[in-house]
Amino acid sequence: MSGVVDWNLPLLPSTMGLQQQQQLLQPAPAASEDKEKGRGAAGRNKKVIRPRFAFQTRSPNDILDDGYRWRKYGQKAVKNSVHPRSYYRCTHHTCNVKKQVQRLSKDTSIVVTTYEGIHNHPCEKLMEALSPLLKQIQFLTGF
DNA sequence: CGACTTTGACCTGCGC
DNA sequence: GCGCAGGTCAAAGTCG
Repeated sequence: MSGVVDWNLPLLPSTMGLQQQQQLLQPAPAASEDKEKGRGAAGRNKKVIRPRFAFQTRSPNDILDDGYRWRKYGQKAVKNSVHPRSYYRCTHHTCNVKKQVQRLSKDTSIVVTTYEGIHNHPCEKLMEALSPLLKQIQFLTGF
């Protein structure tokens, strides 16, 4: 693998510079019913309304490093696609954001990333990148 | 040693 | 009521 990421890393999903290669989708009709499938229906029958938004990203690698840390918790082969779908979860304890990554069967260079939920914590990488700047700003403004 | 990935099993919802 | 498809969990293994 040539580890060349051909997309200029947008650090935040909300601030993602959606270029021509990326399209914002709305697969779910934003209805109130958020079906907690799997064991969720048995154990946590909470109707948590989570906003969902999907990105279509053209990238050679499945894992999109959006600045957050994701932990893979499952992978399943779906019927519509010959490629398996991967399930990720935010590693933050207080953040139960999920995302699923699936590669299009038509264009294997297109990766559909579906986010579910909103991060309630700052992005680690972003903070890491901004900390020197913040220090500088504090120094300047503290004058 | 800790964090993460992998993989199979298990559970639920839905259609027939 | 049964079977299929999708989603999640948990143990084991791997890597830094």
